[in-house]
Formats: sequence, C-alpha cells, structure tokens
Amino acid sequence: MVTLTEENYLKTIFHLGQEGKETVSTNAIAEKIDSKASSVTDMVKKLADKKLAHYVKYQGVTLTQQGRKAATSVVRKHRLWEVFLVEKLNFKWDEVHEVAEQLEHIKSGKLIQELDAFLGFPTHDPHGDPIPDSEGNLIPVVSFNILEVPKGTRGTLVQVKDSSDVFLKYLSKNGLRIGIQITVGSLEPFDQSLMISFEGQSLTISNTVAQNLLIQIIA
Amino acid sequence: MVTLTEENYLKTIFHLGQEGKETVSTNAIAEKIDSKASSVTDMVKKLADKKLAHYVKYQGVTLTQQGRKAATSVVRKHRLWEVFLVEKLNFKWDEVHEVAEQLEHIKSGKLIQELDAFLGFPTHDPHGDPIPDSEGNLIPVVSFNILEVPKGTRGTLVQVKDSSDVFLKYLSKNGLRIGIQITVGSLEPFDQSLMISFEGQSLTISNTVAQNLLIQIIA
DNA sequence: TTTAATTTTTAGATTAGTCTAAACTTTTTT
DNA sequence: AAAAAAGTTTAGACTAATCTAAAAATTAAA
Repeated sequence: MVTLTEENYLKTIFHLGQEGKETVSTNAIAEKIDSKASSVTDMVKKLADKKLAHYVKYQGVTLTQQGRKAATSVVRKHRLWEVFLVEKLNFKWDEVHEVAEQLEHIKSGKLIQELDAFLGFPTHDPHGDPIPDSEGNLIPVVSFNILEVPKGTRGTLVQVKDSSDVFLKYLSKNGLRIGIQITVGSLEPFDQSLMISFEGQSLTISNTVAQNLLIQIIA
Repeated sequence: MVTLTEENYLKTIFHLGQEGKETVSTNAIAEKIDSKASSVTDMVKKLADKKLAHYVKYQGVTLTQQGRKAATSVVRKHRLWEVFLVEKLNFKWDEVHEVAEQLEHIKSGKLIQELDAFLGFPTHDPHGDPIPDSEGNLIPVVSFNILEVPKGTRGTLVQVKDSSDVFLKYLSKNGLRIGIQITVGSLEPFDQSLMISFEGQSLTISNTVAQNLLIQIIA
C-alpha cells in the first residue's frame, strides 16, 4: 500500500529526476512540495524501506523500478484526468491542476482503463505533456531550441538550458515557466531578438535568452 | 475546512439519521464505519466543536444545519460519480461503491457542477437512490411495503421495519441488505409467502419477513 | 587545505486519527 | 429497586506526517 503522501513524493522525485540529473536532492524535493528538508529526509527513508527508492545519506534519492512504476502511474492518472476535465467538463487548461492533483490519487485499475478508453486513448494532456502508458512508458520529449523552429510553431516550454539564479529570476519575472505554451513569432534581423507569445501576451526576448529555451512541438 | 475523515463521519451520521430515529448512537456509527466507539466519541466531539453536530454525552448525535449541508454535499458527489461510472465508464452497479467512496471527497465546486450537467442532471443514482440538489434537498423517498405492490414491480430495499437482532441476522444470512434491487414475484395463496428475486437469485420469504421490507419503486 | 557556507540529518515535539483497557452511565432484567 | 448487561466515555498509548532547532556532513571559498 502506497499512501497519498508517498505518491506525492514519488511523483515529485520522478519529475525532478526528469528535469535534470539522475539523483534528486533533499532540498529540491522540499522546495517543490513546500515542506522542510527534515520532513523529506524522513519520508525518503520510508520510501527506501518500502523498496520504492534508493537512498544514500547526503547523496540524494533515485527511484527503484517499483518506485518509478508507482510514480508514472500517478502521472498517467493526473494527465488523463486533465484531458477529461478540459474535453468533457469545460475546464480551462489553467483550471485543471488543483483538481487533477486530487483525482490522481483515486485507486482503481478499472477506472483508469475505462477513462482512457472513454477519452479515446489520448497521448498528451492539455499542456502538451505526454501521458505514460499503463506500463509506465513515456514517449520521450523531443525538444527543439526555440530559434531552430519556423515562425508560427507552437510548443510547450519543456526545458531551460541555463539554470543560473539570474536567468530563472528573469524567466519568472516575465511569466515564463516550464509547461507554458509558446507560439514562436518573428526574428528581428537587426539584433536576432525573437518575438514570442504565450498566455495571451506578446514578449520580445533577446537572442541570448532564446538560446536557452527548449520547446516541445505540439502536433 | 472539513477533513476527509470528518466527511465520512458526517455522511454516516446522515445516513443513520435517515434510516431510523433522529439521534444517532456512538455504537451505530462505530459499527457502520468499522471502528471503535472510543474513536467515534473523539470525532463526534470534534464535529461538535466545529458546529457540525449537536452532541450530548451519552445521548447521541444529530447534525447541525451546517453539518447536514456538508453531509448531503458528500452524498450528492457520491451519487453523481456513481452515475458517471455506470453510464460513461461501463461499471456494473455493484462495482461502483468503492470508487465512489474515494471520488466523493474531491473538492471542487466547478467539478461537480460540470459533472452534473455532463450527466444531464440525473435525479437518481444507479441503485435508485435520490441525488441531493446543490442545496442539500433530497426528494423524499416514498417507500411501499413489498406486499402492497403488484407482481413484477422492481424497487430498491430502503428500510426494514423490525430492527431486532434475529431479523437483521436473517437478512444478512440471505443476502438482503439496504440498497439492493428487488423484483417482486408471486404470492403463494396457501401461506402468503412471497417470491422475490435480487442479484440474480430467487428467494421465497415468509409473510412475516415480507411485512418488514420496504422498497422504493424504481421509475 | 583549512575555513566558511550550504546542505542534510537527527532529536524531540506536535497534530489527526486511531486503539485498548478501565471507568462511568444508562438501560434492561430479575 | 437492586443487580446485571449494554453502551459510552476517559485516559493513555500508538502511527503517519509534519515541524523547529541543533548537530553533522558535504561543498565552496579563501
């Protein structure tokens, strides 16, 4: 039996593991789930006891096969529910998250199988993120630099190359964050700056900034 | 904020309050939720502190207006989800309960409004139980004695008059319990015994037993 | 490469919900 | 109406998940 809280930790470790190097730090988890490092340490030990994670003191965490399976199962449920909310219940793409966070913990194999079929076996959620299959396989995210795609391309911001503090501060100040949908605009010939639009607004970013933004093209 | 556990208590108190006299006993609650009387006492105090229940030591519990509102909201969600599972996801009527028990705690006003509309504003769940409206109003259950309805009538077992131990034991031994769907069969002229069928089986019950079974007719 | 800063862990408390066992009320029986 | 039975509450303990504050380990800096 995996508790709701454990599922949230597994999901978080999985996501942090995706977005960077293999092993995930205690602090990174604490920040993501808005708790304290000491709480994370305790939970991570518990996950290791249950064979859901590999954990070496001071060295960070990775998921075991079993842990990864549990994590992707939660992600699968989350994303399927998001599709349901948007396509069947008239939710806006930015209203789904909170509810999906709750729905992702409902335990029933039949429920998720039938929901998947009911939705027509979708492959991506409303944010453009891939939905893991029932085995936990994820279609790998194929990302492109925002400068190498043609004008008019729409994509989801999936990665930023530079992870310096100033850069991340710049991004957040301008509303740019992982997961948003960006439409690529025109490139200014004079200084190679790029016009992009997202969430109903337009923004001109410098070539330096643009070099650091990776998007996943939405089919 | 009402916790998940509190919601389960409120729902249980509401149901027990329906099926009999006004005030609900500690033991009745404990039995229904499969816990101990001492746990119930603690929780009931908490509900009283939160103005969700009226509680007098040794005298049982009733819900306040606020508590009733919270309880019916949970019941509403439970029954709407049951309709969804049966009508959209191919669940059998006897497979829905466990999943609905989880789904009923999802917190989102928009979710339940939209779900209601998506399902076409159903008035009854797959077991024939009425779905409370968003104000907590329930269409009162109009029940009939199983002997006073014509042969072939189908209904949900909603109440038993006798609540003696032997009678309840008899019912459970024969698979008869609140909520099951019964089809009324023929009355034996010799001893007034009645043939009924439910859950794919047939059963002949004595006139005495029949006098104690109340069904709600399914439209 | 020793010191300083950062990160992580441990120790000890806290809260929600539960339990057992004992004490106390209420109800039923004699 | 007293004794027995049944039902309910209290007291104290336990688990899961969290926190603060202090100690320990790792990493970065001088």
